[in-house]
Amino acid sequence: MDIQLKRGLLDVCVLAAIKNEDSYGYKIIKDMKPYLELSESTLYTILKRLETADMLKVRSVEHNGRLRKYYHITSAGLKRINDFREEWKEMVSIYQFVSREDDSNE
Amino acid sequence: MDIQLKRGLLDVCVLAAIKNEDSYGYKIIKDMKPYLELSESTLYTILKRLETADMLKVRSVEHNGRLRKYYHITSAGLKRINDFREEWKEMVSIYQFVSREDDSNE
DNA sequence: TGGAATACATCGTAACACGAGGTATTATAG
DNA sequence: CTATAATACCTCGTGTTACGATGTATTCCA
Repeated sequence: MDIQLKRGLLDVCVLAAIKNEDSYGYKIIKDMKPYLELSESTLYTILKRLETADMLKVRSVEHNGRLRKYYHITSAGLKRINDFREEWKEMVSIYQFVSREDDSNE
Repeated sequence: MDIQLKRGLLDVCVLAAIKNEDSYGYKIIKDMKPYLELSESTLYTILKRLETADMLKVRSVEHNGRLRKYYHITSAGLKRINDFREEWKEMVSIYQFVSREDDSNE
């Protein structure tokens, strides 16, 4: 997918990946893969950004002797998802504008 | 609309604005306004980028004693629009992923 | 014994949208 | 008559961002 198009989807997709169940970096990448591929460096940048924006909270859990960071969505994160769903309506109208056929003879 | 989301749409929208009829900067902005607002500085950056990518051609026409630049879409530009329509399908599936309800009890 | 897979993180770079500013003409409102 | 909006083009600097490259460390399997 075009990188510019991805930009607008990544944050919301990451939030969606933890919406129903707390998750951690590596698992988020795997869960998102069928929909949107992203590198680890990108994901950790996004997770930090979303944490700063209070859209998720982090909790470190010991797993096999190492710390694993679980991410939990906040109300601001859920709001972000809902805002995206509103913006989706605008995107549909843009899609129709882009897809419209020649109307010079109408 | 979220700026990151706009990024993926701007180029294609500008191409769509000249698809059926050659147009010029000021008119493109007005035509796009109901769908996507953009500033002049953004548009001229985009037009230059699309020209470099051979997605449009420029033609200067004298109008009221001044030159007005008309932009004409090329086959590469039309291909870009079609590529977007393919990507739209991926976006719909991402939208569904983001919008899915809790499925932990299914 | 070596290389995937798991799991985290940082840094530098290039692409990009946009505000601020610039130039110049024509039309309109006070 | 004059100021201001509208038309029409353009450049520069800045902040945001995705990503490749790179690093660290463990577990598991061939």
